[in-house]
Amino acid sequence: MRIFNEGDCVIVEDVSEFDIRQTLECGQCFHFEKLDEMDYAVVYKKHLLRIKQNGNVLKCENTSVEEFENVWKYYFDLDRDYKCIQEDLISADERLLEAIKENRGVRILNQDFAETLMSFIISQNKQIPHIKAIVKSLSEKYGDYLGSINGMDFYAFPDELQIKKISEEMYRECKTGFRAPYLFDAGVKLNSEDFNSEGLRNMGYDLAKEKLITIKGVGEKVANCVLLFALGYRNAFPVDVWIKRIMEHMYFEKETDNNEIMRFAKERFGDYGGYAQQYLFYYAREKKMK
DNA sequence: TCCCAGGTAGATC
DNA sequence: GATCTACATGGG
Repeated sequence: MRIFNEGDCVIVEDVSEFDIRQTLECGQCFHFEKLDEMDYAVVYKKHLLRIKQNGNVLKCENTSVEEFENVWKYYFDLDRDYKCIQEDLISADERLLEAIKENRGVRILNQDFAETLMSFIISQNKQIPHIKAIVKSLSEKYGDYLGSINGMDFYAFPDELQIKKISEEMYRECKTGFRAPYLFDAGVKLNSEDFNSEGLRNMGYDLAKEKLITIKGVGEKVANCVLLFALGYRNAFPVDVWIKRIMEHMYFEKETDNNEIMRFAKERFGDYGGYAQQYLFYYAREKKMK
């Protein structure tokens, strides 16, 4: 991978196993806009990026070589060897071959903890476009202005201090419905020493999950998404309706309890559970499995 | 009008 | 501890 300036742009050459469309549209994140084919605006913390991809070359605007090295390379998980992960997964179970082949450009993003927690609390009983709309609305109302791309304004998701000022009623005004008290509880906890992301990253999967589940509106599924997408636990295996469908189809051929699916995934995929989950989730959704 | 959506809390057995 | 249902909102 080579990163350098070209006029106002930052060019990244020789990226492999990375597809910006697959990575953003696979359902792991909600804070981006599609501008054109393989052309996106992405928000991470207080950073805003325009990124276009052509083959294994990325053309980035609104950034610098330094910022790309320090922020975006990490966010997009570009330092990890996905070829190796994919080979290991396929040798663990060759039935993953098709799902991986079609979605080999999916990388698991390293997202912001507060935003990921809030986003997945919102996600319950909602479709992805609705989740995106609510994240956008919260950001516009309570987050920092970051700039404009193609005439569209972008805002950061509110940080912990901004979240502290949001009341339950204010969440309700953003159409969060019955999730408003959940978001408020999450906001209070995000501002306590107990829930700093470094601590959660380092205490181990089981303890971190236990802590997350004490937040109202956070159950097994939401906790696993936060562990996987924001806290670096790549063994986490969130089981939602799509994963349930495809796992039942591929491995059980009958109605199966979520706990049993999780046990199976842990045994079969181990530390690579999160990657397997993401390939399977996107695969199931693209195939519109019912 | 009815049904469902990257689920979870609370009630009931 | 396993199962059932209400929950706000928006789109098909």
